[in-house]
Amino acid sequence: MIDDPFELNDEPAFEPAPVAPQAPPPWLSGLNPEQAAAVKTTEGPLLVLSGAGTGKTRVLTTRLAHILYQRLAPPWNVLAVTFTNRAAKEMRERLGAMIGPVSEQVWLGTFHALGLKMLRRHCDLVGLRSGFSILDTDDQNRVLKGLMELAHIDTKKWPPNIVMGAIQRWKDRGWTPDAVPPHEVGDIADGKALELYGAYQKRLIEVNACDFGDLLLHVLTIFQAEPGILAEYQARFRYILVDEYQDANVSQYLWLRLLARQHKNICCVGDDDQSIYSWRGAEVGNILRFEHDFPGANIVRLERNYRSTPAILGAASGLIRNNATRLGKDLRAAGSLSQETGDKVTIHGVWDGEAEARWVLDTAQSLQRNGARLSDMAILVRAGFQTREFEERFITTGTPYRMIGGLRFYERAEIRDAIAYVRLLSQPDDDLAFERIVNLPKRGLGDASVQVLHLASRAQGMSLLNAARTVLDTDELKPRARNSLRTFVEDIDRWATLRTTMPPAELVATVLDESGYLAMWKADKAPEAPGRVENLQELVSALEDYTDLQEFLEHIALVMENDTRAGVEDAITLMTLHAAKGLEFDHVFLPGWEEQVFPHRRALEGGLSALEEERRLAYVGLTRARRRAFVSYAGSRRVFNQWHSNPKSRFVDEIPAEFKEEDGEMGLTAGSHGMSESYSTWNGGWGKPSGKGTGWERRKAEEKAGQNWQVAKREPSKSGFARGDRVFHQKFGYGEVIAAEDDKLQIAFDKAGQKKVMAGFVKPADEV
DNA sequence: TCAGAGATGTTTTTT
DNA sequence: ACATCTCTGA
Repeated sequence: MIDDPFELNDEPAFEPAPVAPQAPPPWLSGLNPEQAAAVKTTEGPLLVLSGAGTGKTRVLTTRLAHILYQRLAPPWNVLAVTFTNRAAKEMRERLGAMIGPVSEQVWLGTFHALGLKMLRRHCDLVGLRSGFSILDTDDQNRVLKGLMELAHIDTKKWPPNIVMGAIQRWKDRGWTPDAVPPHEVGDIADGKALELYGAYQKRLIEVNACDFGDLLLHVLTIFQAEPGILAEYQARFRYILVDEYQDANVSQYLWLRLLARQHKNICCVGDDDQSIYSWRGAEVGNILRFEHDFPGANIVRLERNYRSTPAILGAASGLIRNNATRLGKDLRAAGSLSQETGDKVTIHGVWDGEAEARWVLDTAQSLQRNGARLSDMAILVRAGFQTREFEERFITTGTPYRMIGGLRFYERAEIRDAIAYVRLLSQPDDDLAFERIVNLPKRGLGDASVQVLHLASRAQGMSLLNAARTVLDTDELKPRARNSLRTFVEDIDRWATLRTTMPPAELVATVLDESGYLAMWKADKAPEAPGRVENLQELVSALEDYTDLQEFLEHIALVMENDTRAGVEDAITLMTLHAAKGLEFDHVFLPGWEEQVFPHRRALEGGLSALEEERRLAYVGLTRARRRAFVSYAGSRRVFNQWHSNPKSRFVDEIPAEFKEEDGEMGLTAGSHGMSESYSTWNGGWGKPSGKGTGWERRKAEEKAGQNWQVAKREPSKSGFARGDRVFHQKFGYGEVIAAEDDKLQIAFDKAGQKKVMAGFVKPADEV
């Protein structure tokens, strides 16, 4: 980083503040009194409780500008921390627009990016060498799995990702392996999780890598061990700003507290009602405890909402009022939309997920006919799997859309392979990269050969690549494998030399070509192979923007940008509720408001606090809407090829009646005769797996067997079928009716599993 | 060593 | 339904 003030011996001269002008500074105009207070209270700790749509970002950027304009500190003595890259980028842009290029000098970024910036500077203190890799989830699990196998821990019984989750949570709490309290260890991995954590950390150092949690944890370790370094940062950061404080985990909190200790000018902005990341270690407690943690703190509440209509706000407020643990805060409509109540939240029931997608798109089109643009609309789903039906609908109707989230470009196998090549070039110790590509494309270096290298590597305490060099001088490998390995090592060395002279894009293109990796995919006849070749080409063109390979590697590790066709002019947005935080749209669709989907099944198992977090998520969803919100729920839904019938979400009922209108369809209207009730009791809520179910379906079925099988008693419906009837379907074969509503039947087919079909498609089995 | 078949687990949310 | 992992025989 060339612009890093830390690297400069002489920081630019800094002019002290001029005599304060008489008139209020122009950048404060247009702020309401609370916002102005939040901007002007620069000294001492300050907590800004800012509800949805109350101008939080504006306050943050104005506050930054205020500090800089008033010459309270030079930009390089100001730290601004965000949670997401998007927020960091937005703040950077808005700040740049206000104060110009000097904004570049502010320490502004995500916790992880800033942690990395610090860690890069002092990495030797924790045993890392410069250019260390940052592992993604997949790498992490691989490392851990290897260690578990070494320790003879059953990876079937204890899946590495579960164990990794435990380790991650420890890291989130700021615990290094020697700091984990014994009573926190539990029985994960047969009680060996802590040992694994230690081994994992050791292994990461060996391969010169760290994971996301380490970006902060290592810095904390350094601060602890080196008071001089800590003091340097403490002196540096005269003003600290923190966005989305409710999302900070303990290690982030500790990091902030240490940095703020000297000047104590820390301003945290957050909203306890929008805390939706506790599963990732975020501690709402941080925000609730602020006054205690930072004595003498001021608190400012922003409750004037400039975003939404009173109806939307009424719906959202009514909903969130059902949460017991909150600071309590009521949004008032204050913006241009506050004059009229606005349209009520539409609640709409549909038959299944497909019908839901159809209804949403139809509604979107009619809004469009009334002058709305697609780019003013968003569909916000609870979980990734819900996007599928919408995407299909987008494609069949030719509706332009952009999706945020889902599969990330840099997580695709071919991209990770290509990156592994690059990583190995810039970092010969990266055993993970070595292992990944040593036999890719096939070089006749299979498990047996790699095993030999591992032994040599362990025996001599060196990386796999270096161990390979020594093995080449022995006869441990058969000539065939040895020659192949020699070629590979020589290739790596040659490319590593090119690295210093060749631009990154050209280098990667060369490596992919000469290694035969690209050719491997070109020769592959699998239907997805051409797409992979395309992705690799895209990778090379993405590299054109970089002159420094290391910078590129960091970029893709930290900035997992994930916005398909961001440039599309007028497109509807599809994303998860989590991804939507901080955004706003005129019209918001909120599909899948069914029990088990939203609130999510896992949350329902997780007790009250998990349920409240789901409710906050619903609150976030509703408050994204400026003008209209459309909530929908489906009578049945297919998840993993398995039909489920769930009652509509409790959150629907929690929206006050005066702010919603339910337009039912097919007898699904709430409170009307029967349908939703009968749904809730079908199979106790979850479909019965038929035949050979897989995974949790099977387990779920076993759990449920014999209990909870209250099935609605039904008279034969008007179709003439009733529960228990044997039927025959042209395509699915024989089956048994599980439930019937008018002419819609839920049938467990002997072979084809559980499906819902219209009565017209089946005959009584005895008539066939 | 490897290709293909079969079994298995996955899906909440993200830096 | 999907992708990935594991096993098997050539």
